[in-house]
Amino acid sequence: MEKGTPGSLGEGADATPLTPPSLAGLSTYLLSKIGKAARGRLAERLATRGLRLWHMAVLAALVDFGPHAQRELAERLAVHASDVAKVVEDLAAAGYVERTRDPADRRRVTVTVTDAGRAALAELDAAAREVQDEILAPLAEEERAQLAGLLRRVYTRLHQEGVTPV
Amino acid sequence: MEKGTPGSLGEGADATPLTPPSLAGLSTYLLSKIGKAARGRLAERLATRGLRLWHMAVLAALVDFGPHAQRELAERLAVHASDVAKVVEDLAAAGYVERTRDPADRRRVTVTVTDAGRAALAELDAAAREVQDEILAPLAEEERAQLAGLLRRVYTRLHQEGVTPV
DNA sequence: ACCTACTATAGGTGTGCGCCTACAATTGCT
DNA sequence: AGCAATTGTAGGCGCACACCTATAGTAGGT
Repeated sequence: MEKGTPGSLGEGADATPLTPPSLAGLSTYLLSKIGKAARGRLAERLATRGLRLWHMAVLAALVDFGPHAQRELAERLAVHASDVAKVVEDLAAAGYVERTRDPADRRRVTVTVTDAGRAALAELDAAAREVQDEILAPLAEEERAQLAGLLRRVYTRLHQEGVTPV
Repeated sequence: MEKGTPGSLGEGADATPLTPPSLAGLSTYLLSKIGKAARGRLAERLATRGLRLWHMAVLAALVDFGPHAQRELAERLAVHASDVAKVVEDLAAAGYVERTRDPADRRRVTVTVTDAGRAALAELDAAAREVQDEILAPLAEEERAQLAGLLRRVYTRLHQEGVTPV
């Protein structure tokens, strides 16, 4: 069958096929690819708990900033309000958040994280750090910090320009 | 209406809502977010030419490594063969590639990039670099190189482990 | 000649994501 | 009281992506 012919894959027969340098030379491409892998692996872990990325994001917002009206969650996370409602519904069903009508404005529903919710987020965070260790395995501690700093600055700018979290 | 109340968004009323630190502290999260932005912006530009990311990836593979059988493209890019067929069909319709039956094995179709295809890839590459400039705007030249190096190492490892391009 | 394996291709499926509309409850304004 | 705007919620739409099956043509071994 085909093997080391001139037009073939250009690497050892059983080696991993090379990524085209035209792509591999683009940081954009690498970011996209690595980001997708990171996202995918985290999503896998969340899925084992029946959760998706937005669930984690909402829990994080509640833990970090305290109770929100759903409208505020939507704004902070840059998601459609109707989608927030669905996520919150799931979290409430799991016992991770409580919804209470705001007595001052009965249109609003105040969402508050429960102890179970805090515990869940802690677990999700641990899972995320495991994934991070997998992904950043080739980097030394110092390099990871360097990377984190660079990414942080890039993200901050993007976020100011209006990029949706998660 | 509501404004600086203790439970509110936690930043100036008109400022960009803060990302929960629980998320922003995860490089995984930043990678995912930045990667998605990068991918999205590039996809936008490609869309104006009626192309998607895989079209660019296939062109890049052909330009960088020469003609491939479709099976080889599928292997190199880690896509299902049936999906490669569709992408190649599009590229052929656009005049960017030519398909010829391999006379030695008439099951195979050898895909070759045309001059128009090379020109198209050059344009796509330019677009990608524009996007990259947008995304990495906050970084100095030296920092971009630093980032590229780190990403390169992370990607290489991931790729060895079997991660799909694009 | 026959059977098995491989290639390309058509077509369909499922999933996740983001987006939008419609509607009911409630509020504030006048 | 009446009207316009806001909030939460249900439901649906469309897109991109990855995946999988079936089919027809071809190759190679026995």
